[in-house]
Amino acid sequence: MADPAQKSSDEPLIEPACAVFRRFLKQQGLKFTSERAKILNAVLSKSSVFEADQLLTEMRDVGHSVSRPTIYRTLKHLRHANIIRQVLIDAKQSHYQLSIGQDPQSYLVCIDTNEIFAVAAPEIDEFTRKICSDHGFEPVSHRLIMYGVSPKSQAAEDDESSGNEVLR
Amino acid sequence: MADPAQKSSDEPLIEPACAVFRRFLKQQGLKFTSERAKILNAVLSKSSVFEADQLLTEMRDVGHSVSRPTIYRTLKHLRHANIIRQVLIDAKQSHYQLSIGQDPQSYLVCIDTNEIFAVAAPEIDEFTRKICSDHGFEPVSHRLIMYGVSPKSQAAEDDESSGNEVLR
DNA sequence: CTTGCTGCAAAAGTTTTGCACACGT
DNA sequence: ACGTGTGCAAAACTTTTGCAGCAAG
Repeated sequence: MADPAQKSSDEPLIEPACAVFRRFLKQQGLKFTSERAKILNAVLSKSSVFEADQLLTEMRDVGHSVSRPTIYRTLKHLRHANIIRQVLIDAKQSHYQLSIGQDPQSYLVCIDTNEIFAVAAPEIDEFTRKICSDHGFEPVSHRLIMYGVSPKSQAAEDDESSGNEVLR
Repeated sequence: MADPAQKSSDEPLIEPACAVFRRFLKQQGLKFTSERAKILNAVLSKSSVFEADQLLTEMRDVGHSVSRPTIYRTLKHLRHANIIRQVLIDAKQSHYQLSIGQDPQSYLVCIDTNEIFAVAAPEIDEFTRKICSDHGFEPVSHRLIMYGVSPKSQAAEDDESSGNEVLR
């Protein structure tokens, strides 16, 4: 967490991310439009994992009108700019996570409620490096997803088993 | 050719898996049909990760005609019977992996070729248990996906960057 | 002014479902 | 015989794409 000037751990570096994105776009010959700015801001406001459609709904609720295609196109650019990453927790649709501030890359998923919690698991890093080198791989990134029963669901365990599809 | 009491480590326990599936189906009031048997056998022949459509194609090539809906319906039952599990490596479609013989639950994905290698990483187990308990979760299962560059791709690194979409 | 961007509508892709008929128990 | 399974066709769903007008550099 070596930041150039100041380290606010609550506000997730809004200015830098915007600068990173603008630099990336310019370098690719792409344009920084108001839609892209609004989507980036919406993304920066997410503290945990989010879905494309969720983003669209929330932006429209706030009065920002963006089309679904533009959301997807911008998410793709944000991925290539290494500002967000895809998470793949659910087979139904993609999830995304901000990756520019901190990058947990580890997730706890409750198999009852489908809630997703990003958690820190720094020890995993060295293990993945070791495994990669054992197999001759050059490590790039990794993702650890753990499925289990959240404390809340353990408490409500005697209720009807909450008709949710169990994902494993 | 399979005698009741013999353990070959190459053949991945065909009889047991079939028995497990039949027991599961009976217990659920479901039926063991020839299609389900054929799909189970096709699944048991897969040594690594596979896709639903791949399974369909391979079965048809061998002369077994099954419909796509039946494949999906049967895969769902196999999941609930804990014979296979979903892997979620690619946003495009689901991947599945046999989980009844051995369960690696760790994967090396080459970001150039998209090849997927299942690898053993037993040390991860105790870490995930620790992380779960740190957060009050009751651990159920987990999955570790590592992205990197395979030895083969590192060798061919100077070629054109193989127009593949990089998944992260 | 040139080039890329947006929104609409529609396409593409995987996965699911309704229904009539067939099969396992 | 009963109830469940199968295949077909079509729906549902997320994500992508073609195109005409619009906006950023």
